[in-house]
Amino acid sequence: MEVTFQLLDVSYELVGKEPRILMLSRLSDGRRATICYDGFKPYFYVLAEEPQKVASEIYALSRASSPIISVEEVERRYFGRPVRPLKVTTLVPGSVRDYREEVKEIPGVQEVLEADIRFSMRFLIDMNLYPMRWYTAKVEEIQDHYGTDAAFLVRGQIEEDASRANLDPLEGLRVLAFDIEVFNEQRTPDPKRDPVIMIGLMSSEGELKILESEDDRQLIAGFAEEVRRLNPDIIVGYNQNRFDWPYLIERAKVLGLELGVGRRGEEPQSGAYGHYSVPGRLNVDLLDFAFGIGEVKVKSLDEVADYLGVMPKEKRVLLEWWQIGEYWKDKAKREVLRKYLEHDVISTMGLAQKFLPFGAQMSQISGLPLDQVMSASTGYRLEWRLMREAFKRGELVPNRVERGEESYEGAIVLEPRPGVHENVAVLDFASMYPSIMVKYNVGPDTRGEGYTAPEVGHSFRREPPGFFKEVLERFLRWRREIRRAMEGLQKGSPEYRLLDERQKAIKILANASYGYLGWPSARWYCRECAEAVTAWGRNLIKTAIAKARELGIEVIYGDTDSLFVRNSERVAQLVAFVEKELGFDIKVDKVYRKVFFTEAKKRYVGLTQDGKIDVAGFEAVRGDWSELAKEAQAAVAELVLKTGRVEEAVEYVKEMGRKVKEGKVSIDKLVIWKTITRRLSEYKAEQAHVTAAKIMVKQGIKVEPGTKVGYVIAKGSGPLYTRARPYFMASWEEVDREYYVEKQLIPAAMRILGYFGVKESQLLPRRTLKDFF
DNA sequence: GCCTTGAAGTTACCG
DNA sequence: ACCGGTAACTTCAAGGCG
Repeated sequence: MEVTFQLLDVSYELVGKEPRILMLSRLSDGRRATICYDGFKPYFYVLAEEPQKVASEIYALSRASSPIISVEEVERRYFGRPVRPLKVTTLVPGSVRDYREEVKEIPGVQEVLEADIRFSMRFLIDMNLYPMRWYTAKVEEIQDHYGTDAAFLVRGQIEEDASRANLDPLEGLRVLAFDIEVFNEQRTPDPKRDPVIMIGLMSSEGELKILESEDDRQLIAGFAEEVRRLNPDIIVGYNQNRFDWPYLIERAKVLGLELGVGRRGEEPQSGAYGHYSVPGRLNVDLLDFAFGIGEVKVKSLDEVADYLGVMPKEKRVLLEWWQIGEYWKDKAKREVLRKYLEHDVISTMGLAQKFLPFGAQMSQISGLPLDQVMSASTGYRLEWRLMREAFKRGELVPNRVERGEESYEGAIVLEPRPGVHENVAVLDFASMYPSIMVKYNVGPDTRGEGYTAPEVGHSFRREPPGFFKEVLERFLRWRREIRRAMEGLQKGSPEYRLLDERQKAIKILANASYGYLGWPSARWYCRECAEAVTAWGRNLIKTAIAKARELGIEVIYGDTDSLFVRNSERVAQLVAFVEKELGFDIKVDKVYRKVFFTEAKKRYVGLTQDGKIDVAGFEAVRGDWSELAKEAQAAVAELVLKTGRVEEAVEYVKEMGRKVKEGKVSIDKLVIWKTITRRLSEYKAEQAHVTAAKIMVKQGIKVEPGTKVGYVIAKGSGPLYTRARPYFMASWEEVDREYYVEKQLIPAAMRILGYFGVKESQLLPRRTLKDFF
């Protein structure tokens, strides 16, 4: 018989000593199935001086527990050069690691390659299978269902079902959002002590449940049961990899329970990089995605959900984490706690609907299963795709090697012309770095006579095209085709949105390729390549600037691949020059009615033609300034650019300062958020946010690298760092109002108003009577 | 010992 | 855990002065 299935995830198990691949799948008839594949064996490569001699020594290592099945000399390429490595095939995937270590020690062995690719991923690569895509295969049904509705054993080829390529991969998959509430006494809860009090669940069908119990043994067991009953394909949460899963697992252990949420009742497994996998399901932590939203600085669920319009703040019940205990103890308040959890779960499901479509496309393109792709960095997503491309070309995958970092020169940033400029066109090179890589055949395998990069002198052969050029050209062609297909579709239609997510995913991988080459941990690391790319980039923008000057076009600013120029009909000539003479795509990205610069690079405020204000670089868009300063600066910028009424802006700032002095501003607007980037003991210099963090730790609140600490500055005489307090432990009475006026509000406002002749003294609020006495 | 000043340390931005 | 370039803040330590 034949089945049509969508691949969701892959794992393997041993049947005797033989590995059996298990593909978690959804069938075209709606059933969930495990598609099994027998006969695929683990292997790795060995590059050696005298292959035959080494081959017999490898055979000699063979152990009965996992025999070396074959050692054969094969033809491959390594960094583009033909090589004849030994392909060593064994039986038990787990033994590859051990054999690698032993083989390394054999004299004459130069390198052991591809011994660090996990067996189940190895299978997907070799079979050219991508998660979330659809396939057909001849199969026969087998007895063991592996926890799914049915299971099949593949008998023959697995073919992609192209007719389903443009179907929404998430349509019909069951998603479950969950969130837990834990009792706490205003400190980080401890699973040995603090019970789980409520668990919220919401299914993609809209079923919403709040479980609660005084006895969390019952609660946790009930939760696992609910998960098994709803039997989701995808489990989503917010920060569950760092909190909910480890807490539930630990708490279950304390209570002598098993957290059986897997497809066959297994516990979640903690894996590499703080990720948890739930056997038989895709566990997706939406917080990983929230990191992609730069506009939201403090990535709490409520902030992100509000920003995305999933759950507006004013409509939701909001509690702070330290209030949970209080709202549980006081039974009159429990209804509020329930509502709060309900809103959290609805928000989580809302976020899933926003993020999963992109994740599914990234999965289809990078080849990583959905749960891994969501938590993987861009560099790894690209690398997994590169590994597949390498396999297709018979290229060996280089090992990851530890390297010291050697820095190199990057892009050019022009000194801006300070002041307000009118009618400014922003020209952007389209995908400048990938275009350079394609044009000059840049890559680790193409070093040689041909194209020579300016300044740095690294050169690359013209022909034949190298690995990166080929991959990038495929990406660019693919994306062009998708964008063409999108033209024929209704904007906003489901198919349009699907293709849009797909083209975005491709673009992200293409644009990551330069950074990837300069990343010391990259398998295909090539500093010279990255260095050559930026050198060509500098050359390109310099040439464009020279041409602009020649055409009499005033250049106001530029950064890397963008040029801000006085708009005129001559701009078209500049565009034509870049396209025809230089051979790069450039376009007018936007035209500002007005744009304002100080002397600082990477900072400007622009007024677009439709009246929108763009702020780049300034305090108003930074997460480490108080809302007070940010709001005031944004207001000042808008006022000055839109109306030019400087006095009004001055009055506004003065009024704001007066309010601060009178304590009439919400204390929330004074909080400064900064990330803890290392262990507290590793800081060399004292700092305000570290002080606040230390106070938190003393209170029993966990602070780890990555934690954002919100603090306010309190009155007092010592250095700033001695006066920082966690924001939730400070009252208005303690706040140093002078600091907020003089070191936050006024500097942020002056950054802009200073260029309009305003003096700092003009912004000081009139002294109140109280100050006077 | 105090004050000035520039370097160092730190964070978060731009493209 | 993709890159380098950049602004801006506070802290820290060196050097000058008395």
